[in-house]
Amino acid sequence: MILPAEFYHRPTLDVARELLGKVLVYQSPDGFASGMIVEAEAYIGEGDPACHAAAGRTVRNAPLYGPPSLAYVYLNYGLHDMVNAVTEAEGHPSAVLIRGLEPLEGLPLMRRRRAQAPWRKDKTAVPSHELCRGPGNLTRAMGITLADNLRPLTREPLTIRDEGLAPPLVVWDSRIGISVGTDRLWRASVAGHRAVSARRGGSSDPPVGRRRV
DNA sequence: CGTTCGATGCACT
DNA sequence: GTGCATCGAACGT
Repeated sequence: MILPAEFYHRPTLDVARELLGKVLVYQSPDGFASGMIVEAEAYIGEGDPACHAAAGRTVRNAPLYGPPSLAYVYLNYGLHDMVNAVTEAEGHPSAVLIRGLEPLEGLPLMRRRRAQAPWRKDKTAVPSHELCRGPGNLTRAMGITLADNLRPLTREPLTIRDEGLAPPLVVWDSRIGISVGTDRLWRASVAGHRAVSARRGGSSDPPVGRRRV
């Protein structure tokens, strides 16, 4: 079942947590791909210094002020398209950034798209758990671009679905790649999952229990 | 293992 | 002109 708009019309932290284990699906012109969300960050309102809306409404961040369930896609560092799900009531600028997926369908297509990245010099095959690890990597693998900005996530071709997967064990940490608002633990991820970027807790993996919710 | 640093486009001041 | 919600190559240890 496709998540309805009401799913996004809630506190952003609740949406971020519950998006873990849901499935991002994109039927693009060149093929079908999907993956389970394993990492997501909340950006909440003009009072959140790391939110794009921190300095008020602009042309670029206008989607954040729109109705919940819209996709907000923007270009970062001139290279990477990032995809967010707009949350909360219209006029309350907030969203959840999708940062990691476990690939489910369309892996050959994902591999092809990743290999096409002009800056990728290493032509060896990308391991499946790295195809959609990191926000820039997952949009590249899924084929999501700026052209998908403002698409409703409640309709084809770009949707997020509840496929009945078990709710995962969630850990909360500081958001990544920002210099302000790092005190807020607004990054939710599936404990110990390989497709989660910058996993905490040293070198290896055992799902060391951090901060449960 | 670790860290540094260049690439690259555009909204915003 | 500045500064990014990044990535991965290159180099040091």
